[in-house]
Amino acid sequence: MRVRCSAVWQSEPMTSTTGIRARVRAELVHEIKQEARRQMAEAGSSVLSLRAVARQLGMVSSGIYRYFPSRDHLLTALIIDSYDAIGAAAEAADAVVERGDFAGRWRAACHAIRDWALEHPHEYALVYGSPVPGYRAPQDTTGPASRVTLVLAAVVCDAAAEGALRNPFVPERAPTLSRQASAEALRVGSIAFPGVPADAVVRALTAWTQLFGFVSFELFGRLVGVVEDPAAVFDQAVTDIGVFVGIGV
Amino acid sequence: MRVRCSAVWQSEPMTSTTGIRARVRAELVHEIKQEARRQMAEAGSSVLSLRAVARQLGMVSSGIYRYFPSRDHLLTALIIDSYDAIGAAAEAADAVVERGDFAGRWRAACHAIRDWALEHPHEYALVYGSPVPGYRAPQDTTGPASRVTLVLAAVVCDAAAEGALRNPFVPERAPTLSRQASAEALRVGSIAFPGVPADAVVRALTAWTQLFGFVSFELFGRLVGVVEDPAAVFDQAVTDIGVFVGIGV
DNA sequence: TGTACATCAGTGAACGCGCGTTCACTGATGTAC
DNA sequence: TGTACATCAGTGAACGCGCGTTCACTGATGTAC
Repeated sequence: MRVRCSAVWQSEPMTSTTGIRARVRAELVHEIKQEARRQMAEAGSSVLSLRAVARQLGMVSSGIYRYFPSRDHLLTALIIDSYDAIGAAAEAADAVVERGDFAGRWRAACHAIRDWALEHPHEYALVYGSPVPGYRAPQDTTGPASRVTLVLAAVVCDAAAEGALRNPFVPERAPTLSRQASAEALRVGSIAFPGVPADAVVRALTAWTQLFGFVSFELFGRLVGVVEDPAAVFDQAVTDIGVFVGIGV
Repeated sequence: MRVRCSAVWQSEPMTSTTGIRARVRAELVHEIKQEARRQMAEAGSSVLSLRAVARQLGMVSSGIYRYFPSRDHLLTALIIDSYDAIGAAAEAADAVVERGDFAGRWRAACHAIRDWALEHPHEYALVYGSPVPGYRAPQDTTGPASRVTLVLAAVVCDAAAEGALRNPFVPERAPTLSRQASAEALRVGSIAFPGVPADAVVRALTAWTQLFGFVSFELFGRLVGVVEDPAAVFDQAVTDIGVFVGIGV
């Protein structure tokens, strides 16, 4: 389907990218992934079974190996797709908000992430849950993995560039940056947050962990018995944390 | 060992709690759990195998059933132990700080949680990672599960009781509570945060998700390639979020 | 104090299952001349 | 346009593995009289 994921299965067998065969092939790759996703949604993300996928597709288990050289390659493809999907969701949500409305963009991106996660809980767990034992994510995943984060970072950077980023705390209670945190913030900032003050970089990283922390807690059932209306708390948390980062209400 | 966990394996066979046999039995229960933990640390938390544990203990696999009626019961015991351990770590860290030093207590508890998690990554993953497929946590776990959270909540409550909890934001940027968030905060607050204003309840819940979100990100490898010095960022985040909650610097 | 009996820990074999992966193969589909 | 050949998709059987759980059993350890 997508360019990135085709690279995964294309590398092994030498196929031309055009022609009927290639099209049928791409379709089957798609179907295999689709079925794998469907089964993850039923049984949980860590119990992906090639045999079960093949069975459901009316195929013999060894047939899968025409399309994915191993179980790990299929897993990788699913992971990349998930990263791309959640990244695309965040990008799309951010894109429709007026550029200068930083609080609006922040809220839109955060809600898009949570919405996607709620709609695809097992794909979310696949990429943001505990690591699958014995699986080592290859390099191909890092690009797609960063898409969603870049959307959030861009909002902060854009706000800083327009001078709209402000320290949210009353001055007498504003914490000072530790030396180590300052050094780390400068390093991270120079890569991912150009033009953003060090203290805001740390707060942005903090917000980032809060956002996914909340979504993970909600999806993994840690709010059960505590929060009855996660949507309401999430919405408020997004607002509060937006102010915390320095993006105005 | 502990009272709670003994309830798990005691319920099935009718054993007296005293006597040599009972003591040997308790020791073996301990050894089985110890070995299970050791194997989780090697292979990952979701691949707990009764056979492997028995093998390592020089026991035949069916022998385990004298001590745990099923794999799920062993899992439950490990989960309860983990909850108790992380809860105890937070309690101990909080206990040595002067009662009125709310920021200090907050920081101590947060650091204790992260430290414990770094020392026991697979036990942390067992309870705060993605849910184990096919496993349903029984009621016995909810008590131990809440210990660590109660420590954090107590700091906020104590600060509120002494009038030391303040809105951290400059007034013109302080967000207003949505109606739904307010309702939910009142509900949660009446149970877990008596005497804490609704807006602070939401911020406390937000801080809670941030804390575990950071630790999970760090442990699950999501900071790799982004943050090089997690300890520094965590320490600063704890301070910043403490102020965010309303516990002064 | 001694004996009879019940309870216990641990054994060893077996059941039934599913898994990832390999291999030689058979037709069908494309490609080059 | 037709033929020969290479490439492909998918098959079916097999390998070797590990798993949770059951079951009848054998000694050893406690307990009651």
